[in-house]
Amino acid sequence: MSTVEKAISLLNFFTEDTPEWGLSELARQAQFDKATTRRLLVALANSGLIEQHTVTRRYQLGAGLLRLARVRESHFPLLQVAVPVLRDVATATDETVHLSEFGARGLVTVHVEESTKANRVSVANGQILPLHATASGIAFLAFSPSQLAKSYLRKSLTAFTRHTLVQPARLDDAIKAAAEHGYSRGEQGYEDGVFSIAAPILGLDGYAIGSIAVAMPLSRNTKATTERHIQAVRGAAQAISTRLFGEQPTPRQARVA
Amino acid sequence: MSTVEKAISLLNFFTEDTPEWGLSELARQAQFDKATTRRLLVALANSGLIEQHTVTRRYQLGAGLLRLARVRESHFPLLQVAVPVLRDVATATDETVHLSEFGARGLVTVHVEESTKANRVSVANGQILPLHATASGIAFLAFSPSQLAKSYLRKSLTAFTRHTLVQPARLDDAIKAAAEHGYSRGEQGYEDGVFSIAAPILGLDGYAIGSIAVAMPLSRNTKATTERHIQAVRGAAQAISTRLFGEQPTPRQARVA
DNA sequence: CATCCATGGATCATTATTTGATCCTATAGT
DNA sequence: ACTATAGGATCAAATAATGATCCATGGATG
Repeated sequence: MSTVEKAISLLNFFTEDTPEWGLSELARQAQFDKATTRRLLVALANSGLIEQHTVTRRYQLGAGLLRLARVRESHFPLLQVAVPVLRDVATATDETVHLSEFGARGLVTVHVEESTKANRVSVANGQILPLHATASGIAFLAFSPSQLAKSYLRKSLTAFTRHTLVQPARLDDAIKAAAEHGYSRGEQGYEDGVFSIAAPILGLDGYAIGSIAVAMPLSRNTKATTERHIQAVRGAAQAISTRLFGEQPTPRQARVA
Repeated sequence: MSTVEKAISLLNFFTEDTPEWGLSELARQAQFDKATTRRLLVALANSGLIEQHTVTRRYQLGAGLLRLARVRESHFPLLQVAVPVLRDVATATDETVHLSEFGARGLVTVHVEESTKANRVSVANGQILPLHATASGIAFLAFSPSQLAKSYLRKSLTAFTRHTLVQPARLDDAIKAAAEHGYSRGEQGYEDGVFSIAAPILGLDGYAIGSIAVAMPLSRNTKATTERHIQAVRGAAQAISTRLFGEQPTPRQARVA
C-alpha cells in the first residue's frame, strides 16, 4: 500500500455515521501509527480534502471534495456511463439490450445495442415504453414512489397484445414480484413474440431512474437463457448505479395495494 | 510538498473544461516526472479517486469522490457552516449579525448573533423578513432568478415605516445597486432607527439561497463603520459559500426592469 | 486537589518508499 | 520506413515516510 493509498484510505473512514474523527481514534481504527496518521491527515488537510475543527481538533471531510465531485458528475451523464455496460451485456447475451430513462415524456428508450443474430428484437431509440406493458416499465414501477405506481394502477391500461396485463390485480402482482426479486420479466405484453428481462437503475434515493432490459424472441427463450439474462441485467443495473453515484443505492420498493 | 499532496494536486487539474488527461500531458502540466505522475495516478486509481478509460488510457476523476462529497454535504448544513462565520463578524463589528435562509415561508432568520452593546438591534430568530423592506431581502432579490424579483416588484409593497420602499421604481433601483455592488443597505425600511448592510449567500447555481446582515442603530452609523460592515458582510457571505460548496459560485444577478 | 490517563502534537534516527533517467513497445503522422 | 509521441516498466540513488519516544494539555477519578 503506497503512502498515497494510505492517506486516501483514511478518507473512507468518514461516513454519514461517523463524519468526524479524533486523531488517536482514527489511527487505532486504521491501524496506522499515530504520528503517521497525523502526517497523512495534515497532508490531506493541506489539500482541502480534510478539515480540522479548530476547537475540537477533530477531523472532517473537506470542502475540496465538493468541487471534484461536481466535475466528475458533470462529466458522467447516464448515457456515457451506461453504454459500455450495455455493450458488455449485449456481447454476453448476444441479444438486444436497451436502456430507458424516465423523464417528462415517460419512460424513454435512450440507447439500444442490437443483437447480431438475424432473428432479433428491434427496439427504436426514443421510443416511449408503456409502464404496464413492458418489462422495463414494470421494473421501473416496482422501484418508484408508491404514489406513482398506485396512480398508474388506476389508469386505464391499454392492451397492446392479448397478453398485456390490463387487470390491475395482475399488474399489481407483477410489480410485487419485481420489487421482491429485483428484476421483472415481460412476455409479449407489448409486442407478440418478444420476451424480456429488465432491472431498474436506481438513483441515490433508492428509486428507479430508468431501466435496462434484454429482449429476445420468445422462441429462443429457455430456462438457462432466462437465468443468464437475469444475472446480466441485474449486474449491469447495479454497475451503472455504482458508477454514477460511487456506491450502490439502497432500493426503495413501491408499496402497491 | 509531500507525496500525498502531490497526488492530490493532480486531482485539481481535472476541471469541467479539462475532465480528462493523458499521462504525458498531465505530467507536463503538473511538472512532475512522467514515471512519478503515473505512480501517483495508479495510487489514486486504486483508491477510486481516479479512473482510467480502458480504451483511450486517459484518466478521469473517479466515482469514489461522489460518496465522500455526499458525506461532507450531509454533515454540513448551512447553519453549521455559517454560525462560526457570523460569530466572527459579530466580534469584528460588535453589532447584531443575522443570517436568513430563503424557503417555503419566505426569507426566514435562522440565526442571530447579538451585539454586546446596550443600545443594539434585536432580531428574533424565525422572523420572516419582507424582501422589499430589508437589506437582507434586497440582497436576496438582487441575486434571484429574474422572474422572482420581477414578480415581487409587481406585488403590493407593504409600508412598514415612512422609509419603506413602496414605489416599484425605487425598489428597482435598490435591487440594481445591490446587484452591481454585491451588497445592499437598508435604512429604516422595516423598523425605525435601524441601519443595516447585507450580502447574499450564493448557491452553486449563482443564485442567492439566503443572506447575512449586520444591523446597527442608525445613530451609530458613520461612513467608516458602513465601509467596515460592507467588507465584513461580503467576506462572510463568500466564506460561507466557499465552505458550503468548495468554491465561490459565479453570481447571477437578477435582471429587473 | 493531586493523580492518572488519554488526547493532540513534535522530534529525529532509522527505514522503506519514492524518484527519475533510461529503456521498451505501440501507434499515428509524414 | 522513419520519426515523434504516447503509455508503461525498471532499478539504483535520493529522499521522504516511519514510529518509538517525548511533551503539554485537559478531563476524569479517587
